Formats: sequence, structure tokens, C-alpha cells
Amino acid sequence: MHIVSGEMTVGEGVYEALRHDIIFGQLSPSDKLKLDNLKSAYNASVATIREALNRLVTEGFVVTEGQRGFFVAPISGPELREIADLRILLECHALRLSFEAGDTEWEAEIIAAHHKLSRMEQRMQSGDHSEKETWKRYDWGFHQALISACGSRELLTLHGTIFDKYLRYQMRTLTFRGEAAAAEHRALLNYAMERDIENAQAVLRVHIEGGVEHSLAQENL
Amino acid sequence: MHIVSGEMTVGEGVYEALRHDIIFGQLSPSDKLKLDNLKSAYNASVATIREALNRLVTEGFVVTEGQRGFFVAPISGPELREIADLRILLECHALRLSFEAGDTEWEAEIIAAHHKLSRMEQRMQSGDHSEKETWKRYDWGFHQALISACGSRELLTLHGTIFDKYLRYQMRTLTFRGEAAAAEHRALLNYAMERDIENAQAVLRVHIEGGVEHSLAQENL
DNA sequence: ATTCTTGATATAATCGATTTTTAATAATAG
DNA sequence: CTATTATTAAAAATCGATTATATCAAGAAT
Repeated sequence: MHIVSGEMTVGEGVYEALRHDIIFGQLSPSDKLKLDNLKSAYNASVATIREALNRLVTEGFVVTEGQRGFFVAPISGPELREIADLRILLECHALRLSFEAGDTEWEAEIIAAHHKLSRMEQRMQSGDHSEKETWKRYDWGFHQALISACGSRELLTLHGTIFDKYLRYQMRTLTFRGEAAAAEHRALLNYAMERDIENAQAVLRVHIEGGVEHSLAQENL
Repeated sequence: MHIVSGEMTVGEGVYEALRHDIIFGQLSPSDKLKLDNLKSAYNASVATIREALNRLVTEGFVVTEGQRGFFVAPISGPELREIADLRILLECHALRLSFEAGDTEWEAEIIAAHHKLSRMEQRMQSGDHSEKETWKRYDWGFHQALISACGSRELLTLHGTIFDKYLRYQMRTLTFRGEAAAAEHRALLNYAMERDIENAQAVLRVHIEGGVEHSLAQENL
């Protein structure tokens, strides 16, 4: 999950916008990314568009095959499972490191993040799905806060990319998984406060796998 | 570790060459990557160079900051430890999946890869350091073969990138760690044949951490 | 002597044009 | 009618020029 800050070059702005639009579904899996269309849509020249697309290629959101242009990366059920597996692996590891190092500031941070998320979840549960993107930002905020004390910038960066790949699948469903998901978030918060890593990891695994099954039940990938 | 195959666009060729030169040290950490110099050195126009550099930015081999151009990513002792930690995490996980799924073909593959590597290690041990790059390619070949049956393309791709980041540090030392490293490779091969994942993971951890300490002993990062 | 301001130079970022390649369509042969 | 080849149009990749920004050096002010 990228948070935009400060002044950006045109190229960076195009990169962030394209990335956002792929993750949140405005650009669909396997869509051909025609340079002339993108030029108009993102208000930059073709060469600048290509720079942004090249960044997205190594990140895995765009695929290219010499001379045939760029395509939004495809999606599939098996890939979702692989990404979820990686997310579990990285996030469980980061949780352990974070629980070991986390201090009072970190506790306050995750309480605040959870508060925002649970407010959003209440709204989703009451039937208001109008701010789906905000909901997912708070979801990210909570998970990121949980692992923020892990002490490894490389791990956090990598986790962020994997999280976004997982999020792309999540954004395809129109529904909230319900009280089960909210309960899992609450459990994660409580185990964090208690520094109970074994139970936290177990809940996280259930949580992510629940999201996978929910996605796969909604569409045939 | 990227293996070059088939026809490439100029842009792809520049990307591979730059990537190679960063990993193998021809372009030093924190070097300013001046576009006019690269234009001559890599025989492509500035815009094409920029495309390749953008790919390397999201991959972490190059850093950029708004109007100031591109730099080879810096190195540091803490970062090496983080990368090693990630390599251990990913490779141990992939080993487990591979041991569960590996068949006779996979066994033959790792035996062949180990043979090549041990031949190279014999040469290093006899004092011949002339083919350091080949040695590292065989090292990669062996580790990659060990995890090749893990069944996750995402995991293999990710592991490959992390391996290359780790390799960049390894290439800075001029020396072979010695019989200890060779023995660890042999142990990995034997545990793979026996599908002994616990011992294999333990040896792998020792192996990678040995490489980290060897690197840190050689230079003050 | 130090700091700030201004202008010149170097360089990065972006642009649009040109070249190269691919894809689509039409013509021809079997 | 189908398959192959040739032609044309569309699009991708690369190029070099232009615009925008950073850096550096010199002069002025304190």
C-alpha cells in the first residue's frame, strides 16, 4: 500500500495512479494497456507512461512480452493462493519480530488503527458499502501497524507489495465477510496486547485463508 | 538470478546489463548513475536507459528521489542482515514445500547442480579464484534446484530477487568461505535426498548466516 | 570571514517525432 | 473453401530535442 507524500514528478504520479487503478480494479486483469489510451487518461506523454509501466512490470502488476506492449497482470485462483501463502509467511514472521520489539507507542498505534477499522466494519455490517476503498485502507493500516515494530525495512517493503497483490483480489468482491472478520481483527489486537504470538499467528492464518475462500466463493478464478 | 533467453528488446538488454553490473559490482553502491555516461556505456538512448532504471527502482537495486536522478542502491550491514533473514525465511519455506513435492526428476536435478557446484568449490579451494561469477551461478543453480519443486511461481520469483540482493553483498568479498561452505552444501544435498526438512533448514540457516558473518568480517559495512 | 543571493552551467525529466515491429486485411494459389 | 503470402494500418519501441530543475561558482552583504 503506497501512501503518497510530497511533491512528485509527473512520472511518479502516473505510476501511483496506474498502480492504484490496477489494484482497485479500474484497469482489469489481462487488459491491454494501449499507450495512446493511457496517454489521454493519465495526461502524460507515451514515454512517461512507459516509464511508469516499467516500474509496475518488476513489481508484478503489469506484464510485458517484448514488442507486444503491456498488459495488466492476469489473476487466477492458484496465484491467489500463492500470494496468500506468502502473505501469511511474511506477516507471521513480522508479527513475531514486532511482538518482541513492540513498545507502548506501538500499542497506541495499533489501538488507534483498530479503532478506525472497527468503525468501518460496523458500517459495512450495517449495509453501507459506499466506502470500500477507505475500508481497505484501514484494513491495511491495522495490519501494517501490527508489524511496524519488526525492525526490518526490507521485510516491511516486501510485505507491502504482497499485501497489495492480495488486496487486488479482495477488491473484486463486493461484500464484507462479516462478523467473523471483525472478530479476527479484535482477536489480533488482544493477542498483540498480550504478546501471544502463537495464537496471533493462528488467527492471522485463519483470517487470510478466510479471505481467500471468500474470494474464491464469489468468483470462479 | 536472471537467465537471459531468446530475443530481447534494447530496453530489456539494458535492464539485464545494468542489473548484472550492479549485482556483480561494476557499478558500486551509492554511485550516481549519470544518464549521459550510461548512454555511452550501454549504447542506448537516455529514454531507454531511464526505462531500465525504473525497473531496477521497484526491484530495489536503484534508488531515485524526485528530480535528482538515479543512484545505485546503497549497502549496509543492517540491510545485509535483513536480506539474509528474508532469504532464510523464504528459502526454508520453499525447501519444505519442495521436499514434500519433489520427485525423481527433482532429485536428479539437484544432484547435477550439486556436482557442478562442488567442482567449482574444489577449484576455489585449490586457490583458483578466476571464475568467481561462474561459481556464484552454480551456487544459485544448486539452491534454486533445491526449491524448484515448491509449486509456487510467486515464491520462486520473490526468492530469486532476494537471492540476488544477497548475492550483491557476497560478490564484494574476494574469498571463498572454505570447506565449511562446501560441507554445508553436501549436507543440504543429503538431507534433501532423505527429505529431512528440519535438519536441512538448520543447515541452510547456518550456511546463510555463515555467509553474512564472512562478509561482515571482510568489510565494515 | 561567513552567509546569502544571483546567474550560469550541467543534468534530469518529459516531450513528440521517427523507426521498427506486430497485427489485421486483402489477394493469390491450391 | 482453405491456406499462404503480400500489403497496409496500427501500435510499440526507441530516439533525440525541449523543458524543467538542481548544482555550482561568483559577487554582494553582513
